[in-house]
Amino acid sequence: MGFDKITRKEDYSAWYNEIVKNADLAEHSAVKGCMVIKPYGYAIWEGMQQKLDFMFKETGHSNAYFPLLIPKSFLSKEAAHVDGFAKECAVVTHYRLKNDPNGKGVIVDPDAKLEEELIIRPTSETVIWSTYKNWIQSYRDLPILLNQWANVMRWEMRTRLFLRTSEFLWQEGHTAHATKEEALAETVQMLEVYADFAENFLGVPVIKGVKTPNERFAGAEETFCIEGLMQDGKALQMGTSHFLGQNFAKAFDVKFQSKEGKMEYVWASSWGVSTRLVGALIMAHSDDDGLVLPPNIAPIQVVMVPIYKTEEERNAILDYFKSLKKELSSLNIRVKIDDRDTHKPGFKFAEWEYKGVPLRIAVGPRDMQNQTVELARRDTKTKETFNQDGLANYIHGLLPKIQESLYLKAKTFRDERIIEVNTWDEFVHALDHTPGFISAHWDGSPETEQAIKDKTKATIRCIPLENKLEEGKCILTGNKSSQRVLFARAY
RNA sequence: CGGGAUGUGGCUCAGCCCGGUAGAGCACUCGCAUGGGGUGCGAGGGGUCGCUAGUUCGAAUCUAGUCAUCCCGACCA
Repeated sequence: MGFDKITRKEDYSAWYNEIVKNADLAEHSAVKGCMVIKPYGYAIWEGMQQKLDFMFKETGHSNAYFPLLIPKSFLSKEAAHVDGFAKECAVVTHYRLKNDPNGKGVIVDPDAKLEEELIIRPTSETVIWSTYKNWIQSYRDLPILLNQWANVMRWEMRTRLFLRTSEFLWQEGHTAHATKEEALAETVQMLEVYADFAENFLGVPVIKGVKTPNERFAGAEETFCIEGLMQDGKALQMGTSHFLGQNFAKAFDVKFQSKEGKMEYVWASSWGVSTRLVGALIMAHSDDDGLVLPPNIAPIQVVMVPIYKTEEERNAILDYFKSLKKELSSLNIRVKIDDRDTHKPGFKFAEWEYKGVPLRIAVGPRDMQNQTVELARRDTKTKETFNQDGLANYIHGLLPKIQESLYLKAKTFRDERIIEVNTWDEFVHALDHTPGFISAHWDGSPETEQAIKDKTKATIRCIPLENKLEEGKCILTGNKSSQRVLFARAY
């Protein structure tokens, strides 16, 4: 390696880009707006998938798969949905190429034009509800609780690795219910799953809330979200859960016969999180020395680096590492022995540190003599010498402490950046001087929300659930308000 | 689509103003030493200078066009 590090203070967004690139998480692809997720970055996503998939199954969901291509006509069936997505859809118009008669290369065969053009899914509500129509006749067919792991495409103007790419990976849950109450309960349940996942697995504190109509998902009655705060004070939407009402059931004519024999439209929810969470993870914990990964999500939790001169020393240390690895693996700890002979220890230290591995064990001849190891923590950058005896158990206990400590650090930062303001001047001042969530009164009108956005680039991230009611005056218009909402500049 | 900038080995860039046939650092390969925080020394491999046309004896360098990328604005998980 040997690259210059950019600090967060110097240039936050350059710092982020460097981490993504230098920690081998992802890179730009030949196609603008798309990314190649490299093995180490993909391992992080796999860790997220594994945990979430487990949580979805626990709450009664099954996985299924619906196609990438959607007939164009499907999109237009739900009016708000088209409005939201039409501008960013990639469209398939032909199904064949042929050799260019005028020279080299291939051209689109004009004779192979599709009768109905297909769009590449920006989300799957429409295909799924066109399918659910065939699956649902009776209340006995409900509920349907499905999830799919998929890629989607939204043609973005400006992209950033993980945070916003044209193609991204995600999961989308789509459920169908007999009653409004049940669909709403499902929507809230999945929001809770996401919040639990973000806080306890990724170590990122989130605020659960409801979106304003302006920020609502196209086609939803209500959009719930979890919002995280990054170290630069910008908010990041980390997951959404939508109560879709009967909108898609009506658009695709999905009815069921109730116990009472009446025909009723089906109630729906949908919910998703994406590879954007990898970006959130990076921005929430990492420091000027590179990536910092909470143990729960770290692909490698403990890395072992041998220090040696002779072949004998090397073999002896690696033998010890192998036995320690066995012990740690039996405690479900993910371990890597860095036995590369092509790199020096100092290089390896720097590399694994940059890649955010929570714990590093270094052992040299002196340690072997003393039956000790050098144990280094990535999060605090502290080192201690520890006896080989009892080491595995110590690490087993230490990893959760690191997880907790990272969460608390992020939470302390986040809590300090929730700032209550009562006037427009305070609002503007806070945005520029202590960026974060700004808790302020808003008169509830979309026009005011838009005006604030136009003036400051700050948007209403959410109306927190369990928000206390409080009389006040809108910071912009002075009109009456019944509660505070959270504003922030956002990714 | 408007405003600004840039295209030169894998990467970061110098050279361009003042045309003379391409250079540095990092990375890579080999050798020797080194090995408890990004190792040192030596030797080597690798480039149609974004593309096209023009000016010229001669173009990375000048001119025109074209393509692409990046940054700033309007849209967004």
